[in-house]
Amino acid sequence: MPTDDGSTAGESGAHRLGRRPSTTQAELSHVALTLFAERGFDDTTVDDIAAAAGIGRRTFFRYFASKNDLPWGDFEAQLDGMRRHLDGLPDDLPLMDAVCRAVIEFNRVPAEEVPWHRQRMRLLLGVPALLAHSTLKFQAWRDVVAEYAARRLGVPADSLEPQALAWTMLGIALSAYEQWLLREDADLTELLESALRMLGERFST
Amino acid sequence: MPTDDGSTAGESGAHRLGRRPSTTQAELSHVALTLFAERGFDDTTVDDIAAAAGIGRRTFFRYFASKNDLPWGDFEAQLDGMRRHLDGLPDDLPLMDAVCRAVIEFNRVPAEEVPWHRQRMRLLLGVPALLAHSTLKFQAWRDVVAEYAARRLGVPADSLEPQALAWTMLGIALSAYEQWLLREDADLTELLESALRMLGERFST
DNA sequence: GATACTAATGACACCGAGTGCCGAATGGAA
DNA sequence: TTCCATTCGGCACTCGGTGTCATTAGTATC
Repeated sequence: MPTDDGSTAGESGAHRLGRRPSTTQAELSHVALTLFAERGFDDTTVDDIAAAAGIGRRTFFRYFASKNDLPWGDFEAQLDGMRRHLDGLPDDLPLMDAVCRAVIEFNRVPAEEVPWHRQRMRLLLGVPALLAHSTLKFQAWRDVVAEYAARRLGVPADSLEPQALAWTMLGIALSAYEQWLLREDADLTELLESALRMLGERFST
Repeated sequence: MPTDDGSTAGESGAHRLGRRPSTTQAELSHVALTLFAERGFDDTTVDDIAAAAGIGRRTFFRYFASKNDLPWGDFEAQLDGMRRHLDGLPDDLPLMDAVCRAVIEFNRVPAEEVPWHRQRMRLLLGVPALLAHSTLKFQAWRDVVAEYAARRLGVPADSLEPQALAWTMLGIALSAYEQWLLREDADLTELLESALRMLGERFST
């Protein structure tokens, strides 16, 4: 799950009224990630981050709803991308194939961003507080998958089949991520593909 | 996931030395669940709970590591039960069958406890803070499944196959729980069975 | 019964996350 | 320059959680 980061900056001149923001989500996220790498997540306070970014503590909470949201960047934008990707797939592609393909695409990261992504995911899956918080993000991700599956199956999005499918895909993706983090030279896409293949084989008996 | 509750009380005379505890986990859990039902989780403070239970706030945190742990009761004991159940299964039972059976058994609740269990699960899956915290409990649950699968497959417990399997089983179980909570007359065991069946069918193509 | 030992209690002080409130700062537009 | 919109940031507060320590309530021993 590439969590955005770069380039939601305050460019694109749309500024008509009022004082202009003194920083950006991406900037804050970057400052924080650096501090986390140095001192660890738990030993970095929001005050530290705000100070390092040169803003007030109160202002920090206007850019991020919580300290836990810092590593996620603009996850909503990512989800929108995945939604669009799914909707663009042909309807004659089997459901499972479509979903698998979307999962793989969603988790494709440009080579130059791999180290950053690694660090972010190591944080997200390694720090208990962040792992817990991730659940809420994953829920939104699951909803995207479930809604697509529901449409394809012609059933409500909250019914068993799409929900179970979404959960399963999440599980597969996270297993692959865990493997990825274990070895520095591992390739995420390959791991995802092999995990998806495995699931099919194991269940087909 | 029946989360224990009843009967770890201070009975079973094993009391040799020192002042005796003034309450029990189960008692506190019960008091808290009642308050949650009345005012909601977020509007019930730890002070409220401690006061209602007639203990000090500091003492509360000696019975539960956090407010979030309240609905879980003694989950570790449950996990031990599941571990034992798995280890008791014959090795010639196919892996998937064994795991499925364990999941179903683990989530079997006596009829008289169903209403309590419903309330607890509604809380756990419905309150964001609790859902997030649940991740950490689920992780322990997944480890139990993964360790069994790893033993059966003769691979390390942190390798892809057992981990993906464990994630998948968790997903299936939680999907079933969500369905269960949607309809008052639903039967949890039936839902689990049908969800597991569905997964097999969908992936076998 | 007095004493020693053990374990649980609860008061106090403290930290960090998160929020409501409000005046001050900063920009564009009239 | 004035008006208005928007962001900023200080302050005070709530709540969850922790470390410390004296106190209390038990049991065992003499």
